[in-house]
Amino acid sequence: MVRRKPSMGRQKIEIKRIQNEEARQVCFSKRRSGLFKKASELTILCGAELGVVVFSPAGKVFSFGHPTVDAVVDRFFAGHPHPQAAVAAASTAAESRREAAVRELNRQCMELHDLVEAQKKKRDALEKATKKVQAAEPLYWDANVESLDTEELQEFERRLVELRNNVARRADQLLQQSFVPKQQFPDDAVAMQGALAVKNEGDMRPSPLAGGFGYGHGFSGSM
Amino acid sequence: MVRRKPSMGRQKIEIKRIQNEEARQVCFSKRRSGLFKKASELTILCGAELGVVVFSPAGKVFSFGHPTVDAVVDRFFAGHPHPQAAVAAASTAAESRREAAVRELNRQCMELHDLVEAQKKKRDALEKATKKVQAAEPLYWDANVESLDTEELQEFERRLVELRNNVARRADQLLQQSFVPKQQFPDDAVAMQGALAVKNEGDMRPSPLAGGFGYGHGFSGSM
DNA sequence: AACTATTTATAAGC
DNA sequence: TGCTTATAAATAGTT
Repeated sequence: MVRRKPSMGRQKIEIKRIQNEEARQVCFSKRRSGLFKKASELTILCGAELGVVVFSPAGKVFSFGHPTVDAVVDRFFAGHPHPQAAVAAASTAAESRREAAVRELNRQCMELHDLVEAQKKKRDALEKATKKVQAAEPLYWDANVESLDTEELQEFERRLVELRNNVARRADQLLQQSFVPKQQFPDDAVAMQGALAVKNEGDMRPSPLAGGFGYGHGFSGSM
Repeated sequence: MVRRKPSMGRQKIEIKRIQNEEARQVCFSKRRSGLFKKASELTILCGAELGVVVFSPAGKVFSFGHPTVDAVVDRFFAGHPHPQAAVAAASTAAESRREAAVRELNRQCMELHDLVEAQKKKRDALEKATKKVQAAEPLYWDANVESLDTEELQEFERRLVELRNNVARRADQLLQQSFVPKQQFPDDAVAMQGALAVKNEGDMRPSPLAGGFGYGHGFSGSM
């Protein structure tokens, strides 16, 4: 009897917003859990300090931090020198941070844009190359010679000569066996040798981190 | 013959501080990258907002946020009274406008990121196709001349001559033009870790971190 | 950094 | 949410 697979297993998914709300919520729950586990392992394995704050699509907060979210965040902002932060009120500091964030976001956008352009260029080149090669293969005889540049033509010619030699050898072979009715062929082959003489000459900011934590860890709160 | 395994593959490890410093650094690098990717996917898949700040064992800061680390942190502290710098929630019209602007910027970044991914995908496909065709090409030139009979060889030769003529013509063409159109394409830019990954590498700062004792790892939150 | 063999994380389905 | 299974992804160890 054929037992059906009890599960189709994990399927590949595209990274884009999950439309089904329930599925989205389930995914969020699983992945948040996985993310926190990874974060935890990173702190333990490498002695890194980190803080993670997540807002679920429903607006609930979850956080994980080592040693503490507060500590990490403080340290983070301490490294973002704000002109007036030292003496200014907290609201001004927050505003300043936001402005810095916007600038950073802008910079990233531009960087991404450049990346897109660069890739587009490379992709086009690749596309062109692919087309050329693909066109050459199937139309072996109608070879797209017109599209070849000097260098490519040279290579093409080199191979052509090689091929011609093979043909000539084969022709000799057949001639010597002399069981071929079409006797005129060999002459053509010989004549070709001259014809093939193609004229073509040339050929975060670094900071010292006190290492070693002696800590115990536990998860608190509901999961 | 049994070819030896070129790798013993991934091994199971215990989650505890890695003693070897270099190995620890390598692990940190890989896992930070993985963590940010997971974080990015969580925001995209589930529309969650999140912020991650990590200090490497060497003291460098890395962060990832959607829409922004600042925004997430501000939102976090808005719900958690912060001792040092209680973020004054100046919910003014101006601020709301600014938030909208950040959202828009962020949206654009995500869009660009998708574009980059899509192009990368297409490029990979092209590269693969090119490789395949190029691998097949040799057969073209190693044409099985030996197996041709007289008649086939004759036809083959006729075409060969034709092709030679084309090559010669093209060669003349190129010679007359006598210029070399060489074009170079930009190298690939560094692959992105996350759409909004912010990397900070600046000055350093003394960190009189008190000896580590009982740090608390904690997950918090409620659904 | 690249590569492979494995371990992990997770999409589906209940 | 928790469990199960098959499969996609992450990554430890090496070169």
